[in-house]
Amino acid sequence: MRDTVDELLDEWRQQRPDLDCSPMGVIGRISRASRLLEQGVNAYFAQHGVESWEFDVLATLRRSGKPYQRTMGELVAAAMISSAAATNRVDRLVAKGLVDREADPDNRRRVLVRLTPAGLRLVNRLVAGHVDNERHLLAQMPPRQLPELANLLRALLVSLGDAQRRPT
Amino acid sequence: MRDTVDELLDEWRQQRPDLDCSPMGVIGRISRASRLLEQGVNAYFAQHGVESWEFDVLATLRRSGKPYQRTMGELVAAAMISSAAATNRVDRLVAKGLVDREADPDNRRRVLVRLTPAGLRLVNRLVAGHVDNERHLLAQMPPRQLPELANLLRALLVSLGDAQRRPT
DNA sequence: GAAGATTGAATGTTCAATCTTT
DNA sequence: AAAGATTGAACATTCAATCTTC
Repeated sequence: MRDTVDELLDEWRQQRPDLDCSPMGVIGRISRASRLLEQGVNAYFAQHGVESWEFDVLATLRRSGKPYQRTMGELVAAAMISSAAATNRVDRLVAKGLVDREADPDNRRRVLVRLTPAGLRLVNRLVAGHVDNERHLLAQMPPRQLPELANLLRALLVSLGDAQRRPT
Repeated sequence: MRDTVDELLDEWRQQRPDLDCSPMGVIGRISRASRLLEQGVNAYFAQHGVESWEFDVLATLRRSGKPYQRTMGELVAAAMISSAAATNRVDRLVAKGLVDREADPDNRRRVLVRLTPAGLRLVNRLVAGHVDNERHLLAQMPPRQLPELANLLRALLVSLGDAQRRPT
């Protein structure tokens, strides 16, 4: 079966036979898949009256374990957003009473963000449903292919410099 | 080698061993790869004083072949943006003299957008470099794995409903 | 009345400048 | 002087409402 990107590649082949556009077969598909999946993910959160960026911040804190806190800089890196955007997001979560903000006692330039009990309850209530929703989004793929896809994407991420330091 | 998403999955395994978060191994990686690749793509256009959304519109028109024109609705579908955003983008390209706008004579509700000579020249000047840049972005991957990745992504897109009608 | 594009309001992001702490 | 977070301005996107054409 052909997808939208096959069509796009055909058009380029016809218009510019001199170009090898095969990189678009990977990059274009990743971009498109990302947007489609994002819509599917958003749908779940919308049903529960939450913005997906809100869950994103809460989940980042939640999975760090007790005391459910991270520095601003860690939130920036995890979400791949600007520090300005992170400040804005945390502002609004503080206003909703879902997180706390506090200067890091060890280095007062840093700001620590921590889940409040309400924030912890909310994220605990939503995670399982979120992962299930993601499972549904992928459910039409042959199950064998999912780990293969994950492995290739890991190789791509590493090749792009998204490596993870091993805990020494 | 491990990536950032491996780390994330470990954290969830530790915090919520009851959950099977494997879907994040696919969806999280696609989202992250998309953002990283986007940065790499933007870098090329920034060097040439162009916004990547500008190239995106121009290239969509270019690859449609003579007379290099599409309806507004086609541009919306190709870029996966709202019609409001499309109007805004076309407005600015018209102001720059890179595209023309005209009511479709067959159905005056539709609006046709067409490359101007200047727009055609610009996109012709940029395409090859853009594809080369994409090739560089993927160059650290074992060449064998790129078509495999593209095939799995096609399967995913199709499973998400991004199928392409075959020309009957 | 529905389809297709545009408008204005509301929202969220980045960029550059600023402030505090080291 | 550099690191880290915040602020305000500029800009881009979506949503809902509107206008025109079918």
